[in-house]
Amino acid sequence: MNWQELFIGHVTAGDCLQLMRDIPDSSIDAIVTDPPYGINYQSHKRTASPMFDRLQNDDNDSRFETYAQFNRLLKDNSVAVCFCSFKNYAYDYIELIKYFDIKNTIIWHKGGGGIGDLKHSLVTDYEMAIVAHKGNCPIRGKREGSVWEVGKVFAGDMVHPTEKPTGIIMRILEQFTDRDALVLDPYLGSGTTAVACEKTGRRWIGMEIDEQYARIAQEQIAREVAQGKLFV
Amino acid sequence: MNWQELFIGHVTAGDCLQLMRDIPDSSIDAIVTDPPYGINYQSHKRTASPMFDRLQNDDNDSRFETYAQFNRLLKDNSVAVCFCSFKNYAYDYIELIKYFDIKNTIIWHKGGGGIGDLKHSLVTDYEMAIVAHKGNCPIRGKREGSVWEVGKVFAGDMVHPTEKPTGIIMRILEQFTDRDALVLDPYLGSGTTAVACEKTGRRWIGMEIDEQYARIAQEQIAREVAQGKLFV
DNA sequence: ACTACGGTTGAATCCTGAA
DNA sequence: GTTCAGGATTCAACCGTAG
Repeated sequence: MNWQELFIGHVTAGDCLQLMRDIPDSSIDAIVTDPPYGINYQSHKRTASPMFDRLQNDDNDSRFETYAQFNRLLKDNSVAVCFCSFKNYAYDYIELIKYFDIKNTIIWHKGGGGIGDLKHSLVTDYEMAIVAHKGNCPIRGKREGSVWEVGKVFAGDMVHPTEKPTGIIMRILEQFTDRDALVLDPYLGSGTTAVACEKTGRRWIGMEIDEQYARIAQEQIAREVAQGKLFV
Repeated sequence: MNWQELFIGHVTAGDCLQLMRDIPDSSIDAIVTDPPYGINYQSHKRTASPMFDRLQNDDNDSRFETYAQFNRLLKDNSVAVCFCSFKNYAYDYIELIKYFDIKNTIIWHKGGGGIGDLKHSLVTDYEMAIVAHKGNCPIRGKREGSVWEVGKVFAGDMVHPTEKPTGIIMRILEQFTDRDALVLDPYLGSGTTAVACEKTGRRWIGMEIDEQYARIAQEQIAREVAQGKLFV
């Protein structure tokens, strides 16, 4: 079985750093991912029984090792888009700039209230996404601004503690990839990147270290595919 | 003449790194500044006769040396707010985090078009402002988000190539300082910080290495003070 | 009060040629 | 080889005016 049959269109449970070894050089059209931020995040901290456990590999900076692989996997003139917070941005930027040309940082203005230090800090109601170019990846849509207003996923609908809305991933895919492009997300989580690929006609490879989330991702994708087929 | 008589309410022309030596420890309530980004920026490059010359000290990273002094000058429980671009942010953050607790990064969404790499990059229509705390500086206004929509200064009204709107500086002052606070801007430029202080009842110290801009700043402040008095 | 239209501009980047 | 300076590029958002 070759790597394409093995990976494309499947959620593979496992450590992405190991799995990526089985993908040859210059074979991926884009990487879109939301790695663990290395902050050992515990969602719903105030709640007696938090809805989600802590994330695997969120207590270290192992994402930097994978960034070093991104350059090898990507084709020329393509991008890696990596989400991060304003507290991580500096470290992710300095790691990515070793291998890539960073042409933009998208500000995802998600709005809504916010927790944190109520007396001494403003609400951090945005996240950032570094657009790291290998070569010169052209934008496909019209040239737009870098501050994107997209509402966050309603907490009651969340199946993953750091879930991104499908819409913002679709917008990234439509700006930086063509139809049928092969998109990798090594930190798939609940499968948003794969769902966004299905919705926009891209092929995808998903990796997720947590078997429980890998299963949830598969369910989410299956649901999307089923829904999609209803309308064919 | 003591340092207060020397500096407060005056624009001092000179190198801030030298001038700051004459200000004692823990005597400043806030620093709000927009340092040269180290990019040797030339505004209106397409124009036959650009309106502004290049900025002094914009061809190096001397701002980092001044950041090291900020901690000494600030009182406990106060902030330094430093503007930067998404390309500088990582380096400014890593410098400031040595001395400060960074609790927020404000996104100034300024809107407008944008030049640059039209085919491969989105429009960068925002700048960032790092809010670096010495201790715990309380917010004074209501707790708001971090993405601030403020229009930029109309090009025809600009007296400095990287001029910030007075409104955004006022908003920073009102969030992080009390009335009568003493505010330092070591890179005063055309005097926006001082004007914002006058408008909001803060005392100020302004330093500017370029004598021409120091003079322009004085004019801008004088105009504001005169206008203010008309309405008393 | 609104919309429509024309003119202006941008903390840029690419490319080329000179030094 | 490398660095630096100057010219060309290009479009969405904004302002000001007119209707």
